[in-house]
Amino acid sequence: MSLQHALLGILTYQPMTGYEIKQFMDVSTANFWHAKQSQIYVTLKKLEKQGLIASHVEAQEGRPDRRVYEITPAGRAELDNWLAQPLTVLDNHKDTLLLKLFFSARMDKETILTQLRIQRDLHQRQQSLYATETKAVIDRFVAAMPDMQRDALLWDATRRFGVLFEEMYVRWLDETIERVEALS
Amino acid sequence: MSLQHALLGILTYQPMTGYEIKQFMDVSTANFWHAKQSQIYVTLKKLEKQGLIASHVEAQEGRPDRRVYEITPAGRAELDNWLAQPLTVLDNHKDTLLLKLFFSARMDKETILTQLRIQRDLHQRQQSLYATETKAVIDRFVAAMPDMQRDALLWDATRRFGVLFEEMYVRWLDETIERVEALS
DNA sequence: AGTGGCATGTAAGGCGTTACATGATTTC
DNA sequence: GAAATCATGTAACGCCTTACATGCCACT
Repeated sequence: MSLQHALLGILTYQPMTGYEIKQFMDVSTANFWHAKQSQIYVTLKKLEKQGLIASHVEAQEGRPDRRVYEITPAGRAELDNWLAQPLTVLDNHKDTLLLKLFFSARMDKETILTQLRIQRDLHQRQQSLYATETKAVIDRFVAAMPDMQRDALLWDATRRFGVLFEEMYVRWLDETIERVEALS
Repeated sequence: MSLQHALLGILTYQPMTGYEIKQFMDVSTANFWHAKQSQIYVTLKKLEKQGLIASHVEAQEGRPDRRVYEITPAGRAELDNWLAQPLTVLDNHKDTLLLKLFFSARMDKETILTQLRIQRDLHQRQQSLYATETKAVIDRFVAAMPDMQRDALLWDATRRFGVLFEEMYVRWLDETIERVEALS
C-alpha cells in the first residue's frame, strides 16, 4: 500500500518515467523506503488502472520510448488523505544481523566477532554516505528549486534520521563487540 | 527464508508447538523479527516437509491437541551453516513515518506536528518496555537456566539494541519537532 | 571488445497479512 | 454473561524478489 503512496508523492514534484522514479528513490528515500525497478513498473500500472495517475508515451531517437506518468486530481486527493491520517502504531522492523546474533551462542567467539566487525564497517560507511553525499544531493535540489524550502527541510530531517540511526548502530556494535570479546 | 531459520533457532532450546513459538517470539525477537500465528504454522509445515524439523501430536483433555515440533540433525546442520556465513550486506529498512514525513510539505504545520508528537509518545513507551519488561524476561530465563549464560548475553545485546534504537528515535523526533515548529 | 546507462516490461515463486472457521475452559 | 486463553489450521490476496527478455548508444 505504501509504495503506491510513495509513487504518488514523487509524481507531485514533476511527471516522470518509472526509470526516473527508481533513480530518484535510490538517492532520496532509499534510507526508509526502497523498491526494485520491476515492482515500480507493476505498481505504476496498478495506479493508472485506479485512475490515480495517467501516462503518455514519448518517442525518442536512438533510445527506447519513455512512458511518462503524471498524477491526476484523484491521485492528489488520495495522497492528501493518506498524509492527513496520523499513524497511531509503530512499524515492525526486521534485522537479519540481530536475528543471527540472537541464536549465535552455538558459534565460537571468533565467528561472532568477524560477523560484527564486518557489519561495523558497513554501517560506518553508510553513516558517512548520509552525512556527505545525501547531504549534497539535497543541497543541490534546494539551489535548483528555491521554492521548495519546506520540502527540503523535511527531506533533510529524514536524512538526519539516517545519520543518527547509523551512528547508533555503530555505537551498539562497538559495545556488543566488547561484551563478546570479554566472553571466556 | 529467515523466518525458517528463526524457527529452527527457537527449536534448539526445546521442542515446542506453533502456539508456544509465537509467544516466545513476542517477548524476545519481536524487536527485530516478528511473524503472525498463521505464517508460523505454514512455515513449520514447510520445514517439516524439508526434514529439518519433526512433529508428533499430543492429546489433551478439555483442550485442543498439541502438535509439538523438534529440530532434526539436518535442521541443526542447516542452522549452523546459516549462522556461520557472515552477512556482507545491509538490510533495507522501511519506515512509514519517515515516508509520510518526506512528502508532508503539502500538509500544514499542525498536522505534521500532531503526527510527530503521537509517534514520540509511542517510541517513548516502547523504549521503557525494552528497558524494564524485556529485561525482566531475560533475567528470569537466566535464573531458570544458568547454563545458558552465553545465550542470555546475546539476547541482552539485542534488547540493548531496542533501547538504543528507541532512544535515538525519540531524540530525532524531538529535534524534528523543533525544526518544524520553527517554520513560518 | 566489454561495461554501463537508458528504457520497459513479464512470469514465477516466495513472503506476509487478513479473514475465516472451530470450540472448550478459565477469568473477570 | 463476556472476554481471554489455549490450540490449529485454510484461503485469498497483496507485496516483493529474482530471473528472463530486448536493444541501442556512449565510453573506456
